[in-house]
Amino acid sequence: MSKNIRVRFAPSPTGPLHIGGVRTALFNYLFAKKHKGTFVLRIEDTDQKRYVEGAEDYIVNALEWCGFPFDEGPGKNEQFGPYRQSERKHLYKQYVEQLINEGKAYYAFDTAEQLDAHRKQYEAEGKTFIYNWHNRDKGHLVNSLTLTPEETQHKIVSGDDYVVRFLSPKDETLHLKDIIRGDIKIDTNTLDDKVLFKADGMPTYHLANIVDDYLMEISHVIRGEEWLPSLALHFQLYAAFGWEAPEFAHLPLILKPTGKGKLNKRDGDKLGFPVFPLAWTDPKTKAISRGYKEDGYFPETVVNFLAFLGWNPGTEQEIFALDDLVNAFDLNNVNKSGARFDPDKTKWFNHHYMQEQSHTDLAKAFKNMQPELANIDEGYIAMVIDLVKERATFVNDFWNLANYFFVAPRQYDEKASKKAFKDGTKEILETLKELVESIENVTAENLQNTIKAWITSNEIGFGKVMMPLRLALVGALQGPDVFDIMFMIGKNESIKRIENAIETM
RNA sequence: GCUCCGUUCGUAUAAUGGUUUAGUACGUCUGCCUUUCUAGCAGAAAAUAAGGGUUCGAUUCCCUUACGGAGUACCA
Repeated sequence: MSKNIRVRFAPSPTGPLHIGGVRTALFNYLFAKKHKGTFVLRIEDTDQKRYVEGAEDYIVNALEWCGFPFDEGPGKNEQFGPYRQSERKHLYKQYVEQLINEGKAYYAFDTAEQLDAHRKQYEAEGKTFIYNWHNRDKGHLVNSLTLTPEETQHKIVSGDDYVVRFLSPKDETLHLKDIIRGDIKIDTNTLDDKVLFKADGMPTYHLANIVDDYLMEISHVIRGEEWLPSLALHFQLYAAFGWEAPEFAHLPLILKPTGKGKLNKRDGDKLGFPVFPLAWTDPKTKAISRGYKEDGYFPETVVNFLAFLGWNPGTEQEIFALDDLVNAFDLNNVNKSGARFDPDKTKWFNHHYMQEQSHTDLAKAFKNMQPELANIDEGYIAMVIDLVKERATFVNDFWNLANYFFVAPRQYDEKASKKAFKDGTKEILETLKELVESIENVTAENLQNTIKAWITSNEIGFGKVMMPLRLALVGALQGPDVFDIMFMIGKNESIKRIENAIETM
């Protein structure tokens, strides 16, 4: 076990990276760092039809924003490069040929339409079409196993489209190993002869994946559960090449918050939360998908909630910074069953990390997003944030929470005014105004002492005074301590707002 | 259909063949903050899918069923 730990995250650049993909990347990163290993990024762009412009940059940027960039990959420490499979095209051919020469793979000339027809026909008869020994030499399939070598040669030379299929054995039981799931037994009779090499000259995922993992000396393959059914093929491929297979760990899927199935892009739109780390504009349709970053989530939040989707530390600690996760992470603590995504819990994490942000950073971010704040001193904004932060989950909550620190209320909340503005309130506000005017050195403490003393000595109910005062100042029954508010907006502004309330009532 | 994987409060999960009246967090509900609150604090309700085994004893091990998920492409 002195082998170097090398893991890879190998997404396809077919669009923005889904949070499920981000979670896979995270677990790979965590595992690598925990074992002082290397986290490799490889771009699996063997399907030219699905290639999307900008997707690779998106992936890189997303990892960067989350705080776990790759150690090795396109344009970075390229010791095992290139890292885009499209740039490794020339490498794969020799390996398929090796397999063919050794009788472990064969040419197949069936067209997609023909195969489709076979599958349909089998289905109609209630049978399952499997492209393996059950069918491959029964005559209705065209491949180098049924053709003579001369016929095969002729077809290839004359330019017929062909694929290369893996020859899966009959009547064997495969013993697969997965770190998370343990031992899995597979009957090879249920396995298809998978396509290894496509007619367009590109390898399929399966071949490219195994060859690249081998060439890049990957020690552990940590990927989503959707790959579990392919594991049998991958094991056989390693064996066919005579290579030692890496260890595998298949991560549980991330499920929709409600209803059935895997979390997808539409769920986010429907239920009002992002499914992507960063916002994304589709280059073709121009449709915009929202991102965690743009929605006001902190990267710490995303990392923390993603880590808990399918993993737990075995203790009751829930708040983990990236470094803490590196220490605590263990593949043995990863769950087997799919994890339902919970947007509420995610918000709770964000609320937590909000409290840890510095007031100056928050003030900057708040000022940037709120045009009304353009001319307001950042120091003042920071003080306001200090007062309201504990009830904020996102930076864009601040305006709702604190707008009255910057602009006087234009109207009073209807329900609140019914509750607060009653007979005699006018007189109370008049007195309050005089009281405030009389205070020389306006501090929250002086205001409180003066006003409370007056309330007690006149035996008025606190509510009768404090509620209308709050309403006059804020426009609603919300916000932090009334005296803090008065101190912040100042004596003159406080008086103005009280006057305003008296007039409007 | 077939193959594989899974199943603890609504959700994420902890725990263990007996110490469990199954722990924690989010959410929900209630109360308290001497009477703002979306925050905080305190408390409450809430789960081992079902049926069979194995065992002195199972939520924990095995089997069956049910349910859920994934795969079943010349996509990854």
